[in-house]
Amino acid sequence: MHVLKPTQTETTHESESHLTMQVVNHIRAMIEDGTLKPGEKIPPEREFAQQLKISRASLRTGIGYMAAMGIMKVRHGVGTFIAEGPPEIGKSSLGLLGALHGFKSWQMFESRLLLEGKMAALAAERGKEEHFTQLAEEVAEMYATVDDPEEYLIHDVRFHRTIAAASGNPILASLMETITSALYDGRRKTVGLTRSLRDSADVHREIYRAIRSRNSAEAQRLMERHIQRAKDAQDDEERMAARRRKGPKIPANGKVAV
Amino acid sequence: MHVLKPTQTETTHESESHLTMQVVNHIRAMIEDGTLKPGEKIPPEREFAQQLKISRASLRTGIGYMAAMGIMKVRHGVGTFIAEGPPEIGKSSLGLLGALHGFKSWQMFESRLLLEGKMAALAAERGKEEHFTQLAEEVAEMYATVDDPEEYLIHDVRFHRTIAAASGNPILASLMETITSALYDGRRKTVGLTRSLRDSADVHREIYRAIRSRNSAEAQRLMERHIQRAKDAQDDEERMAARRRKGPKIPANGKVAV
DNA sequence: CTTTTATAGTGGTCAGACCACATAGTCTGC
DNA sequence: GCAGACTATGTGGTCTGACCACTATAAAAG
Repeated sequence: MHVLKPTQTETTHESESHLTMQVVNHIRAMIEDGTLKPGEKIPPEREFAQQLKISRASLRTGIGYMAAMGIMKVRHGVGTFIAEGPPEIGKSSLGLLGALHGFKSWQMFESRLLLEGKMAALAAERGKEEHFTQLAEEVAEMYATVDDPEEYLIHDVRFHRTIAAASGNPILASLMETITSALYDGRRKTVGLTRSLRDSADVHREIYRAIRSRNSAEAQRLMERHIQRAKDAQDDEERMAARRRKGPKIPANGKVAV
Repeated sequence: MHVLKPTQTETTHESESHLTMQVVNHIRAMIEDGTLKPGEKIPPEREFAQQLKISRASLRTGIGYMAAMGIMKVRHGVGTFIAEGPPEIGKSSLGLLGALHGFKSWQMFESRLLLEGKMAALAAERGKEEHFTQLAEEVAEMYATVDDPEEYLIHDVRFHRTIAAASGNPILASLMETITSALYDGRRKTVGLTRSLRDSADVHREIYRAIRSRNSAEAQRLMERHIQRAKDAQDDEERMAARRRKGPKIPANGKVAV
């Protein structure tokens, strides 16, 4: 007997109780009709709960749901706000999923390579003056901070974000943001090697020039090479770190039997 | 004390109160050390809360957080489980973000084009016998159900998922899953046009053959063309729908002044 | 004018009760 | 005996109302 009946494509709609969704939809509606805009504060929980005619606890469930997805930001003692800035699909989402499905470092780089490469190409095709200006500025800042890894990193990140913005596809930008934020979790700032910062700045400058001259193929090529090198650098670092811990080492995330 | 110190790159770590994170980390640890595996059930809330020595409410906050990210699935009256199956970054995450940043349909297709194209190529390079078998099976099922759009869709989705699995990069697979699930929200099954199902099956068969023969370039080309056509089909449908609603129509998601 | 100290506003946590849903076992009527 | 209705139990969902903790600002002290 063919039980199942796999009719619905497991739309995974289930869960997420009624009230939670009510809150989500309500806020979503407020955003869509302009009542609420990014960066703005929503009413205090006690008050908002009364408006929606639900308990504060249920309201908080809904808020927590949206906060988990990065749609809202909650600040203890201050208030709850609609998120702004580069959309990030879900902070540690990937990190957690990684624990579940055994994501590997090389897979993250492969994904970044694909996404950022394409975005660099798109930026070359669609970028506007303002984006070019911003990129040039960040490159300048990078050269100016080659001796301060901490500061350098900030501009590095901003450079990549600007390209993402210039690509004209916020979805790709979100996906990238999700992946890169997950990378930080693993090993914060691998930038330590001050030696290479100068080279790094050079590479970014080249990428900028390719985009600026609307040479999309070249922009993509350079970006891919850049990320590939970043991967190699990290691999080296890990290999060295592993060596320091003498003897046969268990792979950081391996599945060596139980 | 010199306050500020913009040291950290706005790691956006803030929020997510202490206890919530405690729950998340605890469960994460249980997953990583194998105490908990995908598909398994976690202890009842009342009991689990006692173990962690926190209130049930706080535990629920943590669970809600992970449920929002798709890490866990809560089933009323049954229990809470670790998610299994194709990892999805965050169900409606994209949909919500879309409302915030004005995602457009063409951007989703552009993203899919990139991701699925690449995965098709990777599948051709890395796919294993089992994947090929699965793909062949789904293609056969598609031909067998050209008269049943509902059923056809199921195999269509499975075909694409299998390619994602064969690509050997679960991260890319997750990203794709996230986007496609968001697409459904907009307009469920655009497959209505039974006419084209036969053609569609042909295309999938071609893609399968390219992958099977490990011709990655061809696989990517065909996949990209396939998705491009899907986009065109949807555009047509929308254009027609718009025409039915006579006269000048406001863009579905436009930002026509307030 | 600066520093310290209240105070009010807001989110975070708690406790315990009760509601709603899903499942499995039991009872009933045939 | 057996299908169907019923009941018991386990589990998540929601509510209430109190109290704790963090922030920012205003008032008071120096």
